[in-house]
Amino acid sequence: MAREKKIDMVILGLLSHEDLSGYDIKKRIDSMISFFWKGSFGNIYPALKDMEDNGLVRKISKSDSGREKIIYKITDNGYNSLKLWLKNEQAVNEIRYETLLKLFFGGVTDRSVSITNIEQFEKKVKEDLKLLQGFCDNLSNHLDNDDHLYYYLTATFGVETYEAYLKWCIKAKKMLKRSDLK
Amino acid sequence: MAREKKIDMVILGLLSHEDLSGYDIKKRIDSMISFFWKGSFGNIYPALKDMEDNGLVRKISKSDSGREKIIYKITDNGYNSLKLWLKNEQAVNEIRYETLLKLFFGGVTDRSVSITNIEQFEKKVKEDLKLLQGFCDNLSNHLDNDDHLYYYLTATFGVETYEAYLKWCIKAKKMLKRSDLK
DNA sequence: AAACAGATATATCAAAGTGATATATAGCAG
DNA sequence: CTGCTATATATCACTTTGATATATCTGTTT
Repeated sequence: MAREKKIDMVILGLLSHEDLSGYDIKKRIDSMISFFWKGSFGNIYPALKDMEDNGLVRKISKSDSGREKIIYKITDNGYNSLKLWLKNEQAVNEIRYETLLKLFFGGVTDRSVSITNIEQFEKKVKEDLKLLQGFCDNLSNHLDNDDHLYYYLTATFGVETYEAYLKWCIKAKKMLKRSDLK
Repeated sequence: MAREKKIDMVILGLLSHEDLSGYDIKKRIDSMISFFWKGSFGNIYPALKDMEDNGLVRKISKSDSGREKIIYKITDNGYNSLKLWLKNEQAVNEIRYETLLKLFFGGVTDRSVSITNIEQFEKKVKEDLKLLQGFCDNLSNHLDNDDHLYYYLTATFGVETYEAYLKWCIKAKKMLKRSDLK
């Protein structure tokens, strides 16, 4: 995870659409991109400070109410930095599936344990698929808007891979239940 | 990433099959499970030390040659710890796809940039799919062996999701090239 | 109007994982 | 005998995670 601080690009990307506070950024990440990227207060707030020091974002004091709230705006430098990252063709894509890890070592215990783990995975995937399906349905009527198009493309990625997961779950459970492989 | 040290379970899982050194463990991870889980010397070696202190593994001095090499063996405690983790139904499954992140923010530049990024992704997926397909072909003749069965199941997961990725790539590129959505 | 719950908001920290680098030896090819 | 690659362990700075601390604002109940 070391070397390139990706959270910076997430923040700049979100700020390229609208001015936001750290808390707002966390909410956007959770609701829109969490199925393929995560963020936490622990890296968002420090990143905002660093980027302010480096001139990629700037504070716009918005203390309308007495309530503490720091809104950030992207600068031209920040915008250039974002575009540079987008044009760089290298990209790190990785999955980290504990369910597969458990399955890989499934020989250590009974097959029933692996089957239960797959069923648990299947349940979660079905729930998430329903959510993503909902996003797609809503977005598909507004694809003339470019932002909606890009959102839609990432959501369909989720839908298609989750559907593939469910097909695999059925096959995998079937194989584990076959007595001739016991 | 804090809280539950998953690398411990990876190591115990591998040691449940055979005695290994830290270096061996790294090689096994890279060649067999790297498409859904990673490991590095930076966490393998410290984990082995910690687990030795906690009695989950033990050193078996194997200085056959003058060459320094520390081979570890799993203990009964380690075995129990592994089985406990397998039976725990909670599992963290997450993807982290920089390509999707770039696509999500694609509106910031030209569509050609997003298309290039998808093509780059597609190329990598095709290469990896070929490797996984090879594993599956080799393993499918030995499914009577339980260890091969579990290996096969994880490999087919990879094959099926990668195939879904490729289908999505074609669709996504097509949508980005449609002039009426421009 | 007091009490409470829950959402908003920033900040910080220990722990886990990454990727690079340092160091040294073994084996093999030219 | 020189250089290259693989083996082998170790360490470090940096990024991310997940939890916790602290405080305020808002709406609801009593």
